[in-house]
Amino acid sequence: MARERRAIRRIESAAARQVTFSKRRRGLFKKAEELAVLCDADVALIVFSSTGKLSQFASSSMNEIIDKYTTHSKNLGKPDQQPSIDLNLEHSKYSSLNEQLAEASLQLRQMRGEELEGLSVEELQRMEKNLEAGLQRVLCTKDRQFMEEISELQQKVTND
Amino acid sequence: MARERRAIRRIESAAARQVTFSKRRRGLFKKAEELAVLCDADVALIVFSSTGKLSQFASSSMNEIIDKYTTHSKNLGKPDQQPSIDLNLEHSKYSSLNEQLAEASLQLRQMRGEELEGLSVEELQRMEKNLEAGLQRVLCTKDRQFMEEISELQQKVTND
DNA sequence: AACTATTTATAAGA
DNA sequence: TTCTTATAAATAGTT
Repeated sequence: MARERRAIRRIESAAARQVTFSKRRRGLFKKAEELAVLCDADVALIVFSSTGKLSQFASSSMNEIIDKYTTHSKNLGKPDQQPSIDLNLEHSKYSSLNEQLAEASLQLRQMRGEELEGLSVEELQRMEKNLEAGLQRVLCTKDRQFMEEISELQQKVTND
Repeated sequence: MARERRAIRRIESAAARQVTFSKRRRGLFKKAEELAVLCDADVALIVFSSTGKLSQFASSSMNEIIDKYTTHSKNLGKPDQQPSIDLNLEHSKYSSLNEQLAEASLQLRQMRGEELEGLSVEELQRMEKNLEAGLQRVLCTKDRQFMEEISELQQKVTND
């Protein structure tokens, strides 16, 4: 779009990447808002920079849109991805790892009691057993550790 | 941006609105993907058309980004949130993904009561609380689910 | 941050 | 929805 065409792949220079990020993020947010206003659409945009900084836009309330999204996806199983975009997304290289990570984090959230809606009674029972077993082991370890720390302290006192 | 400049306000004609929506949505998704790739950013975009149709784009996984977003926002309000695995895909390098996966699976194993040796009493106590909270939620969900299944069965019996 | 030559997006029309 | 094309807007490289 400018002096020269730029290939769409990761910009190696951190400085250049940061500059482009600023410029394009601005443009993207502007376009998101315009789409929402012009077409009466509900739009949510979340961007984490490579340094972890969050920027967001929501035409209504972010939480509302996320809620609506989650219910929607649940109903349709896997929501349809934007096909034209998925084609040349190079993250397919990482998709397997991404899936594993997503699976792991889902399991973690479920162990914390979140996102349990879809599970059957049997699965929930299994989780219950796992959690109880884990809890027992954590308790044992904690007690042992606690005793150790106590005895270390006592030794110190004795040595003084 | 074309034959004529168009004011950014809601397009009254439903037909024209739909046409503009198609065109601009396409452009927006393209830009979102480009930002993600060029700048190594983690981008999530959710769009509901005025007729309620969902389109989405996520540079990694939508659930992960939403998760990250919620934690991020929660951190501003609630200080003591579960140290939920940092699913930072911003440095989306293979090795970084591997590390995150390793971290996630370590947390999972620890919640199951394995590999607790290195943890302090404080960390163990935190885990204990998390496990108990998770267990409570699983129990509640299980009971609810169980009641539902029972009542479904009863209905079937009644209908026979 | 500002400038500007180019590329890209898109409004209107078909 | 897709294509065409004139024009507006975004932006890459430079200062």
